[in-house]
Amino acid sequence: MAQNTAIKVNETSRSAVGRDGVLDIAARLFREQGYGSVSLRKIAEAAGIKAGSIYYHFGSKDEIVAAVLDAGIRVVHASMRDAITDLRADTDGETVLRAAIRAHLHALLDVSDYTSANVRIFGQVPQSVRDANLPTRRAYEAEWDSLLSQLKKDGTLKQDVDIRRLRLMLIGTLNATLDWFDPDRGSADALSRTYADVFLNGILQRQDT
Amino acid sequence: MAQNTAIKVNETSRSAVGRDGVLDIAARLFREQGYGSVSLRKIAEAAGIKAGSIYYHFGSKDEIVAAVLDAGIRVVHASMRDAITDLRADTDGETVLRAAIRAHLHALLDVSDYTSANVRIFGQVPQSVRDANLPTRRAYEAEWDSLLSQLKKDGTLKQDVDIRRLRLMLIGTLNATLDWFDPDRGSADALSRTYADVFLNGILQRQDT
DNA sequence: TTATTAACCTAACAGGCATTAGTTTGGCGT
DNA sequence: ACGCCAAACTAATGCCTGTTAGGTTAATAA
Repeated sequence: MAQNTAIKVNETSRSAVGRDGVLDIAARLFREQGYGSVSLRKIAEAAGIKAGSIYYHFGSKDEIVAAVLDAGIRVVHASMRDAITDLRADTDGETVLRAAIRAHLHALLDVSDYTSANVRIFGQVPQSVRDANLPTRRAYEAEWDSLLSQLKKDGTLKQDVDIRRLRLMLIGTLNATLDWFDPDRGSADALSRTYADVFLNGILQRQDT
Repeated sequence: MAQNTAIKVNETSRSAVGRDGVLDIAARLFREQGYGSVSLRKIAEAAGIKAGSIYYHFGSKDEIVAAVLDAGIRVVHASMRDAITDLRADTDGETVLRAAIRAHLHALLDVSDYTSANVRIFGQVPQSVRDANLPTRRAYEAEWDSLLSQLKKDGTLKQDVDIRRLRLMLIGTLNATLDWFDPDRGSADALSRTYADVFLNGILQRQDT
């Protein structure tokens, strides 16, 4: 997200944070502290500018948080889609699903303040901001539903699973990780393997074989 | 939580909401709107009193939210413990785990504004309030760890599961339900069965048998 | 050199916030 | 009938919030 806009960006004054810089900092603060306790003055201070200056880049606080939310979904969507698109066409269903889970968790825990901020504050922002984020969300959800439907059709998944419910459960589980994950206690990658193991095979000791 | 305190409660003026009434209303508003957008004035208005009057019952806003958080855990803890205690001593492990999952989801979705408020706002409240809630939380977590450890010992669960990680995953998944659950689309009870099915057996089509 | 402009600053605004102190009400036990 | 006291009210405090209008800087383009 720190990438330049299409137009050339002028390295003006000594330290110009610019729109993207403000957005980066806002995303980080939202992830760390939640929505309610992050004021424009806090964002400005962290960016090294004054609160009023933010209005040069954004029309309102809602516009900032909406931009953060949207970028958050777009990042994790791209991460997940790339992960499953990069696989060979004949990859087995289980491997594809594992890759999707790993990609989501990777974006959430390792890569993006935007994605983690989205998960963290979505339930705290004004209704209008939530609504504005819905189309982007639905596109990501559709990507999952498409994947899960295919896995069901090709016999990877049980035939009695409810796609929507499974997707809600799956993403809900992955996102909930944000509340307790500590990178010092284990990698997101190892965690994603545990998640996949549980979802695919369950935790019950099996007496077959 | 609307129960009277040990001491006799005097039905004083025409409509005395009292401490418990204020707390009930606060819990409901916190569940519905989150922490940040619920002011003392909103709570007071919903209770039919003025904002300042709340200070007769509570010393601060933090004290209110702390009381809500604590009650939330105590309710779900009691629900879960009762559910597994009521079972016969020779009940098989799978059934016990299913009962625990059902009880947690029942408290969260069907019964208690306090429990749902806790899950919803815990990540939004001041650090000091979170800390005050930790002991109660740890007690509930210990109950789960105890149950899961026993199920692992008696061979119900796979021997390579990490208890702590499984508990975090399990409770995280159940709590995440709060973000999307719609009672019009299905009961919490049916949902708990789906959850248990997935966690116990996984979603993979099996080619054994 | 001059004009332009992106990026910032200053200073103030009205409104909402939690909190406080002092006052009033009205039912209960005596 | 009297006094007590739980449970409310009124009115004000200072602080923080998002937001606005108008002024400043400094680098670039002509």
